[in-house]
Amino acid sequence: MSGSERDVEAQPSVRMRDVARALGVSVSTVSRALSQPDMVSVETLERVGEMAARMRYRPNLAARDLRTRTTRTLLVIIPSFSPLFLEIFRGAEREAVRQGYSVLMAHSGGDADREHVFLDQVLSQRADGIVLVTTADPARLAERQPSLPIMVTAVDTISGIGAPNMRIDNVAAARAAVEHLIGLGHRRIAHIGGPSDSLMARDRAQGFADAIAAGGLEPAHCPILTGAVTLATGEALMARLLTRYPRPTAVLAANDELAVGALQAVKRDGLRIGADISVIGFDDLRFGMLYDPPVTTVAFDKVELGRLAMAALIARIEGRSDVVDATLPTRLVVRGTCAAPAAP
Amino acid sequence: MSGSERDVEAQPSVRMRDVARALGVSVSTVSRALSQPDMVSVETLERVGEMAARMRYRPNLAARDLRTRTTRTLLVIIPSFSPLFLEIFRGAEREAVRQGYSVLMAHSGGDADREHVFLDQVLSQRADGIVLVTTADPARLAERQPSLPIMVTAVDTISGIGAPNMRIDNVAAARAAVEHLIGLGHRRIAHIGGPSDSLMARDRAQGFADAIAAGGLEPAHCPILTGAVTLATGEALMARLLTRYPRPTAVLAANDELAVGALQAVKRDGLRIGADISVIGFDDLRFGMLYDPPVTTVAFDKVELGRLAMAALIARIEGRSDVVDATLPTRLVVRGTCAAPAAP
DNA sequence: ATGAAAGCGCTAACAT
DNA sequence: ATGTTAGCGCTTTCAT
Repeated sequence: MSGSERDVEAQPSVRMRDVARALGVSVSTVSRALSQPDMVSVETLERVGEMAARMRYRPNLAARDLRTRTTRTLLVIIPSFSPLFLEIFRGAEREAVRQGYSVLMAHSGGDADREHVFLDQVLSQRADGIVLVTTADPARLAERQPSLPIMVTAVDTISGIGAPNMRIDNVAAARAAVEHLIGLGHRRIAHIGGPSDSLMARDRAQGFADAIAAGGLEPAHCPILTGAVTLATGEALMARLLTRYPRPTAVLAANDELAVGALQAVKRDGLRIGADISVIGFDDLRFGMLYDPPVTTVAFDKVELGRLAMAALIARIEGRSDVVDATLPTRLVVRGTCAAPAAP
Repeated sequence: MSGSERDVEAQPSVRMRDVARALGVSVSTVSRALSQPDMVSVETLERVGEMAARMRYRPNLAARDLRTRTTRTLLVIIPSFSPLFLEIFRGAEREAVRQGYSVLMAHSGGDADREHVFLDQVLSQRADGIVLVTTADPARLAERQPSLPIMVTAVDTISGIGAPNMRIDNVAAARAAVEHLIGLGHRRIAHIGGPSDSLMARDRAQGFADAIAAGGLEPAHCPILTGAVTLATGEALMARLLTRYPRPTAVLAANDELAVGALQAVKRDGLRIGADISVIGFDDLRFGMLYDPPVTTVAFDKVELGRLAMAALIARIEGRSDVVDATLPTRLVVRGTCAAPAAP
């Protein structure tokens, strides 16, 4: 009880052997009764079940996993607790449970090292596969090439590793959002983007730039600012935009969190949302919907994205038909933060 | 490749034995080099390290776990993805990583069965211990008594199982919040509470009732309504309160989500927040702070709560001094949703 | 400092 | 339908 070493109050831990002895049968009989019920007589089945319950027997999964080389446990790695990723997780989890797998979530915090620690958990047979929602470092992942776990990626794709990917078309979605603003009459539209090491952020910025070019807007009036995906960043970057002359009349934010931050800056400056500055966000997060006014945003079925990713993972694990990539549709949800620009 | 059975493209999977052979040493030497570096010669240490890396050797953790009866992995079970629980998880995770453990999150969805599935993961040696953040069914948990995993509870306590508990004093915190309202001059104060099968919700309701009694307010004018902890519930219950005569002038909500829902109902009815209806929430969630006006709320250090729980868990696992319960302080954060009631 | 051998608790041939 | 046996890949005595 003194040292700092492992010294748990040794639970005697009932083993299969103990149950077998108590019943006067062999371990294999118990094993079969427990996992292949139709291979034993009804009577033994019943006796074993009863005794196992009475003795509070719990299988040692480490032993079973070692023997069967399978865990029926899957990992979902998310980079942060953003509602976007949590919704995706929810979909993935539901599908896995439906198919009889356990799911555990790991949180990389965007740290490549920690991400790899979790990948190793699969290679080390603690789990059967991984749904990787966005990666901290695609290049490093591709380098690991020969020793990658069974994996499906969601949101960001990783080229060259042959992992199925479930995504939305961020470029097209961003373009459509900007086109909506142009349609309203905006000519000076800025982009508040996520960090440039994020593929998703880069794609959204790309779509923004495409639409600006296609619409023939003056690029000098349509700046792209980037930063971390936080409220504070959205607010700071918008504050910077508001000092420009001529001021942009609309902003596409790379997600709803940045959008809300931006809107806070607009409010703080005493400008009118819509009339003075229009804002569009991304991902349709609930707190954007609750904002006053509710944020216009690019929406898609996040739960379904997770579900598809998990279904693809399980299909791979079970050796079923290789599922190919999927791209889910997006749609612009028009709410209260956009209007035609006031006459210049 | 056809059937639906397990049939993964058999990764040859390098074993320790393979590394040993390649080096012409015994498995024990490799094992020692990898986990007890000071028991082998510097030269062997180096050669083994190199070869293991070159062969991309990954230890089979199922085998190691089986042998050592430990996993260095801990589970945190949360009932939902509410920011409250996610913050607690964040604190727990940080502490575990700091102490060299892996953490995985499991999500019970408030379902007692799923909760027990995860508890069994520990009994089945897939993890070393559990931080249980709130439980779906304390009674059932207590019944499992002799076969419970090493566990620490956060938020809700479970009596009679001897698990350390990290919490806040919900009764006192709720009472203090109501006293604040009474201090502002309110005499008709309602409570929008969480489900009565939640201990946390019951405690908050209790604190509410205590304060009403202590303040000598007319109980008939201070109703307690309860429901699920969702925005929609908050809105619906507030709508109901607004039809009462005489109308309450203030509401204590059991958390910020209910509070925001309630505020939405107030807005929709064209009443003034503060002047007509004051609202206090609980938990200091970010989206309450962002609301317009920002929600007055009961705050506490959620991350620290998680950290403490995890520290206590690890201490138990490592057989160190039994950590006792802890109660963290709360404080009322006064923001924009409270004012003195308009003259009646 | 290293090797040989035993065994963690389970499942899966192989017998009977 | 049940029992016997042989490992899964690792760590850890016990020898040397």
